Amino acid sequence: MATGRNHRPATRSRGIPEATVARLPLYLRALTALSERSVPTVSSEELASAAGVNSAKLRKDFSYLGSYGTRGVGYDVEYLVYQISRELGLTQDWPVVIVGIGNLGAALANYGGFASRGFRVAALIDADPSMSGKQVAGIPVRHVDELETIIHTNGVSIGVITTPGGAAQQVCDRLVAAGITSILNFAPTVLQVPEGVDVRKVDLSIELQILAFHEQRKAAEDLSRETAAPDRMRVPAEQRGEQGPEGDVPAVMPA
Amino acid sequence: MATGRNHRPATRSRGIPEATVARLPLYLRALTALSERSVPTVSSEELASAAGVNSAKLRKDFSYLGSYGTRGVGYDVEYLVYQISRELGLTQDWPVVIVGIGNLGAALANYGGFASRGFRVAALIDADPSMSGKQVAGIPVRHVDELETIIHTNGVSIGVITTPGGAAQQVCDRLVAAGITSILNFAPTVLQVPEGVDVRKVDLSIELQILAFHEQRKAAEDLSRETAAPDRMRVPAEQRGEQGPEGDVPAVMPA
DNA sequence: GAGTCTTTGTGCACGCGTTCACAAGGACAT
DNA sequence: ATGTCCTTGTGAACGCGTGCACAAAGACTC
Ligand SMILES: NC(=O)c1ccc[n+]([C@@H]2O[C@H](COP(=O)([O-])OP(=O)(O)OC[C@H]3O[C@@H](n4cnc5c(N)ncnc54)[C@H](O)[C@@H]3O)[C@@H](O)[C@H]2O)c1
Ligand SMILES: NC(=O)c1ccc[n+]([C@@H]2O[C@H](COP(=O)([O-])OP(=O)(O)OC[C@H]3O[C@@H](n4cnc5c(N)ncnc54)[C@H](O)[C@@H]3O)[C@@H](O)[C@H]2O)c1
Repeated sequence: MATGRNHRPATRSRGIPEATVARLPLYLRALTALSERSVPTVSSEELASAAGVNSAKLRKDFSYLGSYGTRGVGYDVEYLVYQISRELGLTQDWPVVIVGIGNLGAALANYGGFASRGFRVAALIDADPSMSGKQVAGIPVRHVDELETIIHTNGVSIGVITTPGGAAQQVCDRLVAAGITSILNFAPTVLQVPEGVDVRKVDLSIELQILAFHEQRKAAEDLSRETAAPDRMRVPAEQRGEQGPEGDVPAVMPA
Repeated sequence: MATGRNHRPATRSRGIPEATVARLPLYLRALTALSERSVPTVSSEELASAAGVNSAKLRKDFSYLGSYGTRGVGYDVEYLVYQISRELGLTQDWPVVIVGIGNLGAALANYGGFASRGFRVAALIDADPSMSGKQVAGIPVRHVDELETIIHTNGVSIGVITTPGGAAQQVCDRLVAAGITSILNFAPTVLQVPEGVDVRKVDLSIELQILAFHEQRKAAEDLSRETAAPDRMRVPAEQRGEQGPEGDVPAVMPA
């Protein structure tokens, strides 16, 4: 659990802010597209538009990498592709293991976008003995017993978990024990990991629930704005409209 | 470019902060698990631990919903499940369409966790004529020509895009024109949508690149700390303040 | 070489989110 | 009732991220 004890200057790393790191892949994708069209240079305004961000934000992001632009002209596309790739560590090869080759795991294994950026599926791993040896996306499925061997042999440091939620923590522990230090988790489970291990999660269910929240709010707004919607019907949400326009804010007690 | 002029308060909702909304599903999941074990009440400390967050943060999050706790005791599990569900809009049914029934789309269609929270797959849609009529996860695949009809008939307001990147914007435009106001995008494309439409994206490639960045940094640190690494073993890298895990960046586009 | 023009790089201010720390509030025992 | 103990709810401080606005800097023209 990530309770206290994290009393560190935090961003002691004069490195790149986390928010910036999360956007670099976005810029890289846009730049790659430009590169394929042989566009030599691009302005912050153009690139920002393509990446869907504010141009000032983009310039500030790039400023963390160094001064790679030319005032009055813009950024050299090829050069920037290289710099961002290098910064993200994409100039090297990252072997990856996928654990749990069911619906989702198989889809990921079949995903072409994997290899395109230096990520290579080193192995597919599943606990089901009947899967062993079968090929998925041209890669043989190995039994989970071999997990440690596979990781050591291939020097894998990134693991993807696509097992059912119940098995995720157990698989995670095993991955970490074997030396994995970065995990991408698709299971609906909050993984507990030791310090030094990064976990990122992708959770379809959470995303949908967030969308539902906003959807509900939009519906409530429309409803309160115009008592009767003249336009086409949009799921009149028959629920009793008990919930007013805005949740009541609890009274604040004076100190 | 719609620069300037767009001086809208953006977070017009003085309701629940976006960061809080993103955590509510996490709490809900933990609470549901407790509920299934018939645990009557839970303290902020316990629940926070289960959800992997700071307890003060959790209490503040709940305070936005109202005062649902009892001092000295904690929160009533069932009651809280209901309140959060209601707040997220999960007490109603949300029909969803999935567009692009390839590897990923099929995996999503097969995903059981969909129905568990009020989300119902109303239709699977694909452009490939040879897919039409075929069943995926017991649901017939419909041709994209029927998209508008399907959406209107079923009152769908949430769409999931799992087409190739090149088709994503086009599909998005069509969904929006048909009345969809929330989109979950799996394609590696920055979608342009009109105001009032929420887009959230799930991007495997970006997640991996972020992990690679941190992985590279960890490797560089280890290397500089000890000039020579004896084995392939990584040392317990007591990492400095580099907070890694929850680099969550909400992806709601204000448009 | 001087002037003009374009676009970068960044200082600065502001708002959101996180966390600490503690008083207020309620349950329970006596 | 009164006191004790526990946990909530939140005031306040702080740090991070964002976006405006502009000076600095290079390219290009004449
Ligand atoms: N399918 C989706 O679209 C989707 C979407 C969001 C989240 N998820 C989550 O992703 C996970 C996988 O979903 P799925 O639909 O592919 O499930 P699935 O049941 O099709 O596949 C799970 C696979 O994991 C294997 N497995 C089980 N325990 C294992 C273990 N201990 N070690 C190794 N392998 C093990 C199983 O043999 C099976 O092949 C689930 O946690 C699910 O909640 C799936
Ligand atoms: N498979 C993965 O694990 C994975 C992971 C991350 C991202 N993605 C992204 O998700 C998307 C889908 O991936 P996939 O592996 O399932 O691809 P896929 O090629 O297997 O499936 C794409 C499907 O979309 C359909 N399609 C194409 N154009 C369409 C249109 N205009 N309207 C409706 N349907 C259309 C195709 O007929 C096909 O069935 C891609 O953008 C991919 O980059 C996939």
